[in-house]
Amino acid sequence: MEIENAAGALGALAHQGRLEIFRLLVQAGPEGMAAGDIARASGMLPNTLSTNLNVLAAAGLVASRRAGRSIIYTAGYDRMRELLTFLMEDCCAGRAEICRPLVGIASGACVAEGRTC
Amino acid sequence: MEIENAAGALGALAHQGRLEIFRLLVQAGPEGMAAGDIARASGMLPNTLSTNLNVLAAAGLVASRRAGRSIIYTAGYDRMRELLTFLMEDCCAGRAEICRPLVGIASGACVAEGRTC
DNA sequence: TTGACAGTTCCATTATTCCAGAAATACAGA
DNA sequence: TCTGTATTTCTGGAATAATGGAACTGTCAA
Repeated sequence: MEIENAAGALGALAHQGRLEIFRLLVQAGPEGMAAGDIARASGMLPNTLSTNLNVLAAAGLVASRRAGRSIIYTAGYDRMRELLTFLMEDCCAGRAEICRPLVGIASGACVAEGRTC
Repeated sequence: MEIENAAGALGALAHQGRLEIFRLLVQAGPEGMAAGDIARASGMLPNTLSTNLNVLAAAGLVASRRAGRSIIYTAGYDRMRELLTFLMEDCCAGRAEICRPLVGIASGACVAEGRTC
């Protein structure tokens, strides 16, 4: 990932509303969430929500598909992984002591969910 | 970490120049880097650099100390770890399949550097 | 084909951020 | 104390982003 893309993706997430949307979608999993449900869950106006979803989509952080009258949004897991990889690469480039605890975080988070990564 | 703080930290990093500064500092390690050296390395004007360092400092992503005429900046490793934890917590909350590869990334990055995390 | 529903796009207003010039502050050495 | 170096603060203009109202498109069901 190039630095421009990383800055763009970070910018898309650097907004309380969009970060909330993204979290909802990540938690919703691959089956995703209809725009209307996101609007209800987040309390956003439909047009504001749509604009914010477009920003996230432009950064590759969400994808959409139509299902009847609804449009279903899903989190862009690959892009998220790329972004975290980019940040972690930085993180490890100089010293190991900041990287090591991150492995623990990742493992711990999954263990806490009753899963073994 | 609260969502406001996370959005703030992401916003601080969501700028090509600031992301570059942050990478430089992470790579510089705990001994840090003088503002003048950062300016030379990044090609920024001193006043622009100072403004950007202030933004990063306000987000807790860098810290500073004076050394003679110079001011030495260091990366805020703890804050970075908090931010990544916040993103990863989201990441694992719903499904494990996005979290699992991240562990590999973190381990792989360190292994690539000749370290074992 | 008409009506209702789900989302999006367009637009104008307001707020925020970015940038660089100029001046100010802090320190070290003579 | 005076001078030069290092860095920050102040400032205003330009660019960019956020917001919400209104109109538009696409889909379903009768």
